Amino acid sequence: MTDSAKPTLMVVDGHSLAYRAFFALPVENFTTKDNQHTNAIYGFLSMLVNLIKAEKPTHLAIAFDTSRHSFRTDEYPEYKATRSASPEEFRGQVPLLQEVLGAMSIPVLTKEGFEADDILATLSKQGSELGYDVLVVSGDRDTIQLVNDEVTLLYPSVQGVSQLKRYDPATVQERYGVRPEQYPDIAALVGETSDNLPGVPKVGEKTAVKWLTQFGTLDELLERAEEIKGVVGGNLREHLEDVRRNRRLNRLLTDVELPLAPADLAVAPIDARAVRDIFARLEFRTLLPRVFDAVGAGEDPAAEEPAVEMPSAVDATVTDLVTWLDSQKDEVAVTLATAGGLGTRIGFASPTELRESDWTDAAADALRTWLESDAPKVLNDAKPQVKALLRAGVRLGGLSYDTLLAGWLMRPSFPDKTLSHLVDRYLGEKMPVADPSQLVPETDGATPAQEAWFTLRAAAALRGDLPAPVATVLTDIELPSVLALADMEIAGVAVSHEVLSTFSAELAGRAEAIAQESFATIGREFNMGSPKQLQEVLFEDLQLPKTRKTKTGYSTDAASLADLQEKSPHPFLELLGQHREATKLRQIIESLDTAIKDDGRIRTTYVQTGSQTGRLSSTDPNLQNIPVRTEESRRIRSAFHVGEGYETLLTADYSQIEMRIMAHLSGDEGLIEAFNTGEDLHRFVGARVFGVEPAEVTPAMRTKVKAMSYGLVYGLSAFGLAKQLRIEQSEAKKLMLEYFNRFGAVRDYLRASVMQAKEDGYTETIFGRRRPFPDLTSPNRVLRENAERAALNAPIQGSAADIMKLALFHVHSELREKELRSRVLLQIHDELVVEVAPGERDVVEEIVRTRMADAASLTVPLDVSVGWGANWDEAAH
DNA sequence: TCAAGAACGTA
DNA sequence: CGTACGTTCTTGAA
Repeated sequence: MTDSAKPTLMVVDGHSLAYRAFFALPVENFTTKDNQHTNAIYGFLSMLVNLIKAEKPTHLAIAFDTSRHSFRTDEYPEYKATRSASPEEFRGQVPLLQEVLGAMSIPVLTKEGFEADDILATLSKQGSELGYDVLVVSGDRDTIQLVNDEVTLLYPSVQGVSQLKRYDPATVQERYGVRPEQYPDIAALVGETSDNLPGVPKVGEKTAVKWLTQFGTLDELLERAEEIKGVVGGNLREHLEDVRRNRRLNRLLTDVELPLAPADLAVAPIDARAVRDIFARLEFRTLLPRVFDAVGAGEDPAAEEPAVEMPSAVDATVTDLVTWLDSQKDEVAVTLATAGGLGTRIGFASPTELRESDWTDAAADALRTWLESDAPKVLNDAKPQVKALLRAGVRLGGLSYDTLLAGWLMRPSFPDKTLSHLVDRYLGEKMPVADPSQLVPETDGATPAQEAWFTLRAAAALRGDLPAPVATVLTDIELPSVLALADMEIAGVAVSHEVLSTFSAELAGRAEAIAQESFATIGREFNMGSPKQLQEVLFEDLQLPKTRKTKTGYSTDAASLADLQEKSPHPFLELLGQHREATKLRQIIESLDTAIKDDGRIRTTYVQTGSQTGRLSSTDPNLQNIPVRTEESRRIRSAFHVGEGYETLLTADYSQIEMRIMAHLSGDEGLIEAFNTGEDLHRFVGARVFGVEPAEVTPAMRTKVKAMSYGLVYGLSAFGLAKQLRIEQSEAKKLMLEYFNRFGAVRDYLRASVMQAKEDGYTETIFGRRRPFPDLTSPNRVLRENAERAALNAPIQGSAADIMKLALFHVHSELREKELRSRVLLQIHDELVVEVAPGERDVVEEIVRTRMADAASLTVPLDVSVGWGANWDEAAH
């Protein structure tokens, strides 16, 4: 064991150990949802954590190879040439591993032209000279030569990376029969297959050791090679040069110039936030506490008491509350605890004081003036609280910050949207949480005032972190949207149970009939809704050709069925399609029907943080995916009707908003002209692409350019375009070429925008909303290309979302300012549905048209089309 | 009871 | 091998 008085320097060959971990752990158990393999990272870190815990190094560094090229390949190009390229799945993990090590404040050393082992050799020499105990951790046998009284080698045993064997001089002597510094002599004689260094034929370890013992040194042996008798003697004499070369190549360099000396490698505190971030990305859970434990940071460094002492909460009378609130000069944080959508208790916090009260009618009355005033208020997840206040007749004013929204804008991909996560991340503290495993919790969660206090402080931290453009998006787009969305959710939309139930019964009968006919066709009964049983029928009973593979078998999705029908038509395929359609519609109808409340209206919840691009999402039920494509499915939309006391529904949507944004962002003259001439977009584009007059654009031509235009926004490939249009790939390629010939600036823009994102690490919308893309520089091709397409789309979809949110709250505010009764009910990404009160038709149409068209000023106009009707279907246009 | 996967609805 | 969502159903493990 090491002398505790001496510092311990541990140097690790990252590459060789990660590579061993890669083969030791089954990759299928270590793959993230984005298909990033993590087995090597996990295995390496697991080993490292054990090592740190067991050896307690005071100084630590991990060395990596830079490439296969080194001074050794310069001298001998065949060096390691027989090694097959390391698998893509492995290489992609190395940069991530280095990122983790960075977060753990562990120095990563690389040196162009040298191998990791040379770095280890250099550091161990420097370290032992400076009086360190040195631990070398490597899976490369060449490092045996480094072992001496001060330097111990930890080498993975055959059992795997978790078992490391300790080599000191005695162990080496025992195992190899020579002193450590003589090991390379043996290796030179025997050769090293894995390095593609051939040795002397017929000479193994035994012979080599015998010779060395006999002659003392390798030089002496080579000098007196003629003394060796027999075939091996001849072999030795024939391979003298090989042996000398091997010995040159397996000598590790101890004088590599490194940016860091042993003293610079002192173990430093880890960046807990960064470690948590990257572990979340890698989907490591169990490793986190082990890492924190090993580096002596406690179970979790965030589990500290608050850095600032929390003021104690004062239960105040409403009168005192009002006095207190009116006396506040700065922003106050507010938390309204709710149950079943109604407020139960309300808490307030300034940096130094907490106040709390039950939320009663009297409290609402007393606090109304302050709550509705412009006095700045910070909330976390304001929308449900705004709704609860509205239900008590209070309209919140002065919403100055929402930590939930700020946290989402910072990292739109992060799934944990709780306040306690923000507190953890931005304050490095743990919030008190009620123990959810106990019916009567032993530990209380935070009270409303305490929550408000954490919210206030998290807001301060977030303000420091939010880049200015992102802060603008929060203030100018997201916060004003909260109140509009709250009103929309409360309003709901009237839906006819009669229309739905009639339709549902009809579909149920039809689905049953189709099922019976299918069973007759196949000759047995089965569950048509089970992809598994369907596969049996299609590929075993019917012996149809196999389709696209999925994780669990072969695909039976609509596209595959269409392919099948084309290749080998079968009446069952047609029936199956119809059955799917009928059951799907029925299912949608049923879920809508059960969502209708007693007052005949359905209320959705808009999730403002529900997307990574800035769009809203809608849940419970989702009213943003109500069928529209087929004639029949539109019967569902006809069930969404104008409510009692209102005159009509108005729908207003942006035409081709994403293509307009594309025109704006790319500055493409052709596309801009298309929108300014007022000609039908796809006809205009078709005319340019096919070189004909707009009037001569056939429907087929229009379909093609339309698919191309929309595909562009998603990063479509020739392959995808061909598949969608069911044309040859060559034709799709030609179409794309022609398209870009005419609209070259579009291609230039898309390329430049991805390049920029690669540089910045994030994309940005016209209004400053950002979305990070760490995978744009991933060596993993699948990951990188997925990120590229998403990055291409994000500014376009995101800018459209920004514009719609602006339009939405502008419309909402103007309707309120003009004291109109008409109200916005739904937002479906590029469409608004408004319920119009009697006599307000014209003024509402004007407001909607103007506010939507003027939401942004681009180089092309924003075209809005409006329709009217007693129900959603009729109001379409 | 829960999670994963397949399928499918929308913009 | 086209972006962004949410919901439903089946299936198999817990």
